[in-house]
Amino acid sequence: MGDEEQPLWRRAATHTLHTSLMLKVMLEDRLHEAEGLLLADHEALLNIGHAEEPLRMSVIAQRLVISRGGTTKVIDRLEAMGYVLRRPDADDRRATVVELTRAGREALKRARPIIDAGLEEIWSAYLTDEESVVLIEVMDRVLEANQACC
Amino acid sequence: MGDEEQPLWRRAATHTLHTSLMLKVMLEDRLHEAEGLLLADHEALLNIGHAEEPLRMSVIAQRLVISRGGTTKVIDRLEAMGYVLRRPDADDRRATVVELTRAGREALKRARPIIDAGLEEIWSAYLTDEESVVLIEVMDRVLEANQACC
DNA sequence: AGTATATAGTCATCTAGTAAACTAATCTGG
DNA sequence: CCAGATTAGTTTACTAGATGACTATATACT
Repeated sequence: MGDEEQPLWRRAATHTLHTSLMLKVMLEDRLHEAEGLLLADHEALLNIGHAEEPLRMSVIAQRLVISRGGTTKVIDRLEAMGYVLRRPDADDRRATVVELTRAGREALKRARPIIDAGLEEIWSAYLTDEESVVLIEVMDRVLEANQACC
Repeated sequence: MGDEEQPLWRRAATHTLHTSLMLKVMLEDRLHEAEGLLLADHEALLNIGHAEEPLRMSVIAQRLVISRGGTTKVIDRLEAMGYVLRRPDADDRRATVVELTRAGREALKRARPIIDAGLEEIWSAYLTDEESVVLIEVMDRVLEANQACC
């Protein structure tokens, strides 16, 4: 269907986009059914859990690539579930920092195998290690290039 | 950050997902600002334009990976803009088929360079041809495998 | 033929996330 | 040191899309 006329990079980009969106839907379904979490919620938990110090709202917004208002809602949700805790930042009284509760850490532990199983089922059977390496390199490069510019 | 402990395919999957979502946001912004179209609208136009015959609503839903209700809204939008036309399917009176109008074809032509410029700027500078080939292959394989199953 | 079941599309309702206005705190330059 | 400009987060109003109920048509079974 005219696929042949397109430059390689264009097909690579559109195919990647399309497949990723499908992956997202499938993963989110599993996670939501099992733990009542959205992918954004999980991503937030992961980021907060990963960090050495409690994270600011604005940092979470950047990491999840969502708006500040959206971040407020994500953290509201997680706080209502008892998974995170908001505290005023001591250094900057405008800022709020967020940290995991014990329940949050446990939720994260429960979510891990669900995400893993989903990713494995959807991806790993269809990927060689060499291809994985290429994907990781490409995605990192593209991400970094575009984060720098905006 | 524990990134090293993860299997390759897991990192490949998460990086791809994350980068793709960012790409989507950036592309959609450009397209919406320039043409007042959402990425879903454009995808619908593309699919309809691509096909030899007018497409059914249900087929469009499948292609865009959105719900039937969502498809109704997409086509409502495009019809209001004068870009598509709904007609009852002669063969199956439950079904509706959608075709492009002249204005729709023109909108598609105008959108093309915007999408291209976006994709090129975001991607092409950071991708070798070899990498593009890998991406296309992998994405096709993953997509096909998961479309078959559900 | 005639009932049961499945399918196509729409509509009404709901939810996640955006965008812009708002509040409060911090930084900057005179 | 204080007036203006920035920045952090929240709130409100809105939008895209999902979900499920509903209508109309088509198919399958007996």
